[in-house]
Amino acid sequence: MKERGKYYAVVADDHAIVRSGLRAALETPGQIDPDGIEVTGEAENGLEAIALARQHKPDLLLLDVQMPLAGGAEVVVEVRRWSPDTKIVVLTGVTAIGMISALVDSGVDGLFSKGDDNQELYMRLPSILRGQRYIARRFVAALKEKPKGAQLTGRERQMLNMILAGHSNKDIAGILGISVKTVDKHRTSMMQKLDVHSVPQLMAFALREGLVDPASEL
Amino acid sequence: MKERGKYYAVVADDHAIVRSGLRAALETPGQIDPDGIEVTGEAENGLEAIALARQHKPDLLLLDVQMPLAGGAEVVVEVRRWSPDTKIVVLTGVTAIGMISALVDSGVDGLFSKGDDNQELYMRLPSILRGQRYIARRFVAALKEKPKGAQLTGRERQMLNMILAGHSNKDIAGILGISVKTVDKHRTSMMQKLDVHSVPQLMAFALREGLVDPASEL
DNA sequence: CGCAACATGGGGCCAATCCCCCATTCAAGT
DNA sequence: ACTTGAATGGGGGATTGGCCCCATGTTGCG
Repeated sequence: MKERGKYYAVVADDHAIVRSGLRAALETPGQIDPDGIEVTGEAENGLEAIALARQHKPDLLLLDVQMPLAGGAEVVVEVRRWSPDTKIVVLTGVTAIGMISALVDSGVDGLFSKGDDNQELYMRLPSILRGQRYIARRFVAALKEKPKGAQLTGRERQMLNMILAGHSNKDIAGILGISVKTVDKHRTSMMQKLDVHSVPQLMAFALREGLVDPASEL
Repeated sequence: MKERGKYYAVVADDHAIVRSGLRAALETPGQIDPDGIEVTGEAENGLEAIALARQHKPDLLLLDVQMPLAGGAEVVVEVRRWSPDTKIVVLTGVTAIGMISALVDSGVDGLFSKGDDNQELYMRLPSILRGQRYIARRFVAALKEKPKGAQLTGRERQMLNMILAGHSNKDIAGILGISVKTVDKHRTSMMQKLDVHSVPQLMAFALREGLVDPASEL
């Protein structure tokens, strides 16, 4: 715990414009912190974000969830592992309930929508740095009205990703070294959980709900 | 044609952080223009962008392609219709060849990647305002090495969108009021053009290549 | 320990897909 | 006037998918 003094931050986003915009807001004295928050590093993909957080151990990590090489809740978990005192604040462009839910569960300290006015972010950051947690109102509402825990098992999620990559049941069976029937079983039970009834519907659903990472290597 | 004097611009992006970042860069004197470029409006979706361009008739429109309500090349064409003297500069997060190709064909004055350093944008803007055209090097290279004209007919593109929305052949036939066999024919010939051999592969390909608009309500 | 959940397989059935063949109409070029 | 291409529609067959039945192991948890 730190008592008083300059804060240090790392910003991670795949778009340079966003990084410089955030840097400007953070570093401007009086905007968020009376002394300004010093940005000690910028990451343009998930792996860089994890590496920088590990090296710099910043007070704050401003993180986009849609990034190349690594994205989503996994980055949050990784950063936590290596730098437990870093407050992780996620900015997301996707508002899909699946992704939001995963992020909240992963234990982010702050969660904001890129579409909303960033004043909300700037206003809440000081209290987040002091240990408070804040999830944007729109997300809290969305999670409440739809607590639909369509949770998939590990194998099922794996199937989903491979199906979205364009692999057939037979392909998947070959790649994973298991029977086609087993693949079929996983796919079938997954589709029942999600209440869809064909592979195209499954793909459309997964895309819409953000159950998988579209930035991943599909 | 204007000779000398202050430039006026409109910025359009669905993320507030990006808008404020661009506004700051444009308005800072000396950064791009000696007197700075005045931002007279901000749009957070495609329709707003078209409306603002029509009202303000700015010298410059900085435009994101992935926006709610309207996106992609359509916005460029619309803006051209209503404000032919506005220089349209597109910033894109997607680097998919299909989208890039459509944008170049639509006649943008500038095309830049959000992932690249924005210095490239700032350096080129003055000459674009003077009437030069500039497409980011990475896109020129991508278009050259892959002039693959996988062009679909109107009906085929329509099939593609409905398939991606999760509709089966039978569904589509019902919606469009045509025979299932005709739907099958369109889908088959489309898949041959694209060299894919199943609906999941088709979807994966379309997503990867940006042949369809992922921002549309699918 | 029991027991639920997960992962692994198999048989079988019907519907949907993938892909070949074919024909007709209609509009746009050259 | 001839050809090309898009759009419409059909027959038929091989393959795959969607979903039901069933069984076997292996975990994790109270």
